[in-house]
Amino acid sequence: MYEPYTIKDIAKALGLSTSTVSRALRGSYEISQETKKVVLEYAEKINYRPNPIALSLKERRSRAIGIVVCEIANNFFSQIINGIESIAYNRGYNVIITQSHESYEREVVNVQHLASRSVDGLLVSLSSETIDIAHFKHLHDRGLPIVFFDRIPKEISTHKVRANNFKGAFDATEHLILNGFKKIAHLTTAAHLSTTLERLEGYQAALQKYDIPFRSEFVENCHQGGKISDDIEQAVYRQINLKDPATAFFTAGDRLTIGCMKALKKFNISVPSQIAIAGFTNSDATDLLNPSLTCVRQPAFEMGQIATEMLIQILESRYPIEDFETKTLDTELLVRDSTKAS
Amino acid sequence: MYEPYTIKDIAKALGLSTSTVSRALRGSYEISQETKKVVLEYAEKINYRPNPIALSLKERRSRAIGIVVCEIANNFFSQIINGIESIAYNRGYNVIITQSHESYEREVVNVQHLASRSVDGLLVSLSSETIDIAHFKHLHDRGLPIVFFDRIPKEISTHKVRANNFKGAFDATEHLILNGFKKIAHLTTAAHLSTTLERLEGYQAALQKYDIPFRSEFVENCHQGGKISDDIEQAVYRQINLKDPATAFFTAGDRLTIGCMKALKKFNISVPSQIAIAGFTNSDATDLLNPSLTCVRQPAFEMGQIATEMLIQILESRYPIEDFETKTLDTELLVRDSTKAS
DNA sequence: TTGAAAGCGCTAACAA
DNA sequence: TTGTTAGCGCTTTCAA
Repeated sequence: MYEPYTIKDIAKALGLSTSTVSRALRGSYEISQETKKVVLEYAEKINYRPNPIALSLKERRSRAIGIVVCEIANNFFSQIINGIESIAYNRGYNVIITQSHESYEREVVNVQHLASRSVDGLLVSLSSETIDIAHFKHLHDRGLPIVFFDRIPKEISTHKVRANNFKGAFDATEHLILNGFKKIAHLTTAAHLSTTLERLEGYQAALQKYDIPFRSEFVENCHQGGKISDDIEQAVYRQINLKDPATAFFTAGDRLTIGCMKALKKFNISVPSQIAIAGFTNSDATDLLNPSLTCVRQPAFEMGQIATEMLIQILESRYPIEDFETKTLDTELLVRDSTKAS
Repeated sequence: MYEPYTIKDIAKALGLSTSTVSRALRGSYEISQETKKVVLEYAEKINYRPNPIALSLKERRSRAIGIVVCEIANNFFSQIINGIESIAYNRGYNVIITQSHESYEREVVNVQHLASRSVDGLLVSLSSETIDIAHFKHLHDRGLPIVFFDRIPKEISTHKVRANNFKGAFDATEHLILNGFKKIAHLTTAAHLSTTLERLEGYQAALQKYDIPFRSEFVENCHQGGKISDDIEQAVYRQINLKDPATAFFTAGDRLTIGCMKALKKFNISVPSQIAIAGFTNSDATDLLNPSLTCVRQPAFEMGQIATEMLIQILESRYPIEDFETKTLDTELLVRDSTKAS
């Protein structure tokens, strides 16, 4: 059984009281230099570490931040987590990562678990199944700081960070249009997500700018965000079998974009000569794909950093924060071969 | 300030003692059905959750498992983490993920932090910089359960899981040889890692089987595991400028494989006509690459699951475990175009 | 069947 | 300058 050293062990070994040891370790003034030195040296010798659990109980905070994302095996989210970690680490916070796997129920369980003071605050991107956000609302109303990123809810007033989904979608769509693709299908995620909505609007705005009528049969919602590759395949299948099918796809998510390319390959549709593709993805190998992929890249790392800074600002603020802000970060359009005019 | 409900709140509200409430919540026998019912109903109503921190302090365990990996923005490791999570979640354990970013120093800090009883056990894959494993040894000797996976140390006797790196490397190399590539360079990670060693041996064994002399100038060690793309580029550059250069590369890691393809593309070397590639990677888009990539795939998800089961077995065993086991999981060779005979 | 009290590791107010 | 004690939330003896 693993038994770490406690302050008591030090006290006993040196014939001091626990409070004296505690003071020495915390560098208090009201203690003799000598005692301090002895304690510190002994603590160093046995490699003493304070028990963070006891500390948390005492301080009523854990210096831990909970993360709720749909999944980490996804470039976008793992880059975000790296951003979160880079800040949290420097500010002395631990990070607990949980995945909802796009399940509402799992999200609720994770959040409940993270709350109950095992974390000081939450960084959240909603699952694609989540419509009711009461589980966040309750905690937030009772004072648990939450910062939302990427898939953000309207109903809770707090700090939020997102990419400029509207502009990202607009740019990609416009790029397709300018390359001669007028019939553009839009593969996207669950309709109620903020990202889905904003990207749809960007897509529609670009169509409108070039007087291209919006066709609702061109919009495919893969509810699991493309986690289930069957969903994507079926969506692609429906699209290529329309009477007047699209000549280009604009895909609105990491998994969707790659999944869509896989499906097209499976159906023996050549890209871009038969169907062009541009899509949101943070994959680091888009230039190695066949064809290389035109994509909208989100500043994921930075998004994680900003969300974390915002959360820590709330956590360490002495006064309740009233003025909340929603930051919007620019995306980048990387033009490659998958959207080449034929 | 976020203040969760405590057992005290319930006791006060119902005019009971905290111990009675505690007993009711824990379903103890020595309590009247009526009191139990009242307490449970009230707890339900206010959505009471026990404070896990206090519980940990009391029970001297946290039901949390610490993970130490080099990075999560890597398909192999994020799949492993998914496997870990899938088991941990069902067994009621939380998971705390930390990244060493291939830095020894960072690994030490993370491990120190995770220890001190904030976790019950550790799941570890070593950083590429780690040679001295005293930080694990100390904790392990004092009784902290640790299970190593992937990059495992020899010096600590505990459960371990790894892929069959020898056979994976052997298969890939043999496949190259059988396709007519006799001059095979080997791009790999830091020389002291177990994975590096085992893969090197597999590579050498395949060469030997076909009477191909081993040439040491064909082995390139990228010490950061290819985290720094310059390292890979330089390695590739050295290789293609050898007097008698290789006609194929066998790459021994997720980042190395993709990085190597990028470097070859940058240097305008066509794959596989000028240089063939086969490598270890768990990327999910290898069939979409240009050319599609012949790769050795590790059962990452399963590796995470097994490591977690092993750890929980230690955690929940009533007796100290003496018989430790090292499980070796088979890899899979996926043959694609990047190794096509010309 | 219930309550009071001790204790998990640590800090801080109070005493000496 | 140091020691004693109470308390953070919870469980668990021991008493009642």
